[in-house]
Amino acid sequence: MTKRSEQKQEARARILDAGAAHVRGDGLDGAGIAAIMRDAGLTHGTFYAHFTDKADLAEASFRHALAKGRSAWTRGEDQSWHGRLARLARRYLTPKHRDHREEGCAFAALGADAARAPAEFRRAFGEELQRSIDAVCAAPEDGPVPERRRDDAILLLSLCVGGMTLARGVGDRALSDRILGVCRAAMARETGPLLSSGGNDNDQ
Amino acid sequence: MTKRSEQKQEARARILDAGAAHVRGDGLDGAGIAAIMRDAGLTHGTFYAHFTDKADLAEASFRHALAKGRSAWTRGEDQSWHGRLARLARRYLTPKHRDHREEGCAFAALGADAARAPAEFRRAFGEELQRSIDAVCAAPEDGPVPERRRDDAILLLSLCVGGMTLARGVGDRALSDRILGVCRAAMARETGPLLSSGGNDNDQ
DNA sequence: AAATTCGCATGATAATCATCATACGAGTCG
DNA sequence: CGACTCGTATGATGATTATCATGCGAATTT
Repeated sequence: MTKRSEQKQEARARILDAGAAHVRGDGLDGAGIAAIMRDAGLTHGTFYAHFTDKADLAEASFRHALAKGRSAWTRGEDQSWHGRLARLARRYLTPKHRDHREEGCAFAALGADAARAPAEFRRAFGEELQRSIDAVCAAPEDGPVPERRRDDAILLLSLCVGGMTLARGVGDRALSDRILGVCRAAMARETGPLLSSGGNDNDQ
Repeated sequence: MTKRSEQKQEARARILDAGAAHVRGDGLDGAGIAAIMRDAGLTHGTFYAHFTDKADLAEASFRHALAKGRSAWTRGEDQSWHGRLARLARRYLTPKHRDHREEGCAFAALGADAARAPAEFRRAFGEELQRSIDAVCAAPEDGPVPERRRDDAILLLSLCVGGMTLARGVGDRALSDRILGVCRAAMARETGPLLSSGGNDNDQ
């Protein structure tokens, strides 16, 4: 089981890479099997020797994309919990990330698709989201993670995904940049209010 | 031009209603023209007497959906600016809204699709987002809207769309409810920190 | 009231696409 | 070295779908 299974595993890896890029770039159903296999350097019919189904590939590609991106994103030491969250937001909400969704966060690229996907895919979506929450919470000093930190991680991810989604959908570049900036700034405020104008109502 | 044009406008309105529901429920490309026309009570071929293109319908349906939802969502008086934002978040981030995307916010339903859509649709997306930002800012006492409030509105929309997107994608009901709750709570904190655990790093 | 306009229905066309049956040829094993 | 295993290629099939050409019948106009 050396040479041939090696070759097959390598082919599967190429299919997964191509699938992860196409799924994020064109959506869960947007990419045809033929196009993915062409990018993987194989012909379309061979697909069914590696995956049972298109849905099977979609889920595997989704998980593949997230596993790679998550480790790169959450790596690194931080002084404080808040500093970690602010840094993650700063590295996530960038124009470069916005402009390359085929190699970016799969949650932002496929969020709307997941809502319409079959239950099996949504299970994968939930599991991967849990893993991302955990990865955000994995602070330098380990130990039991308090629930309040989990809540903070959920908030960070929600804001990142929402800001990125809106920034990508908007045609106007100026508005898109502004959305990213506003979300970055909100996570950066050390202990200040969530809203830049605070509770003050007469602040014209 | 009375009876016939009336009939045609009524038919167009039915197509738009069906289109808005299908587009939000099944995605920009997920809905077939035949299904939409069937829901509108017409046959598939007639479609091209009302719209030039499928993309034409998609954009019109998107705008139609937002125009209706926005007025209902932003209506109402508020004591304070922050109170208004908190109330909007509370009314947006509900399980009911999550479970009925075909009649909910089109930004959350189509965010990921917009990123992949042609430039024309993204222009519409940006214009509608601007209108929603304005609608959020239209406080009881009118006057020039300070830019800081616009930033707050952008933040509110980003958090709402992101939280709803994640809550919808997740299969696990408990996690989904928690996401909604965390985002609601973040917007509700009057002048407190964005993070529930604040800047305090040793808060186990 | 005849003529004409026009909204709608019917049916066809052409393209795309997932899926699978069959066949080849290199790697593996007795 | 011969038999066979299996990863890949080729080609076909059936379903779905956007789009449009043609025709009917009711509403409108002169």
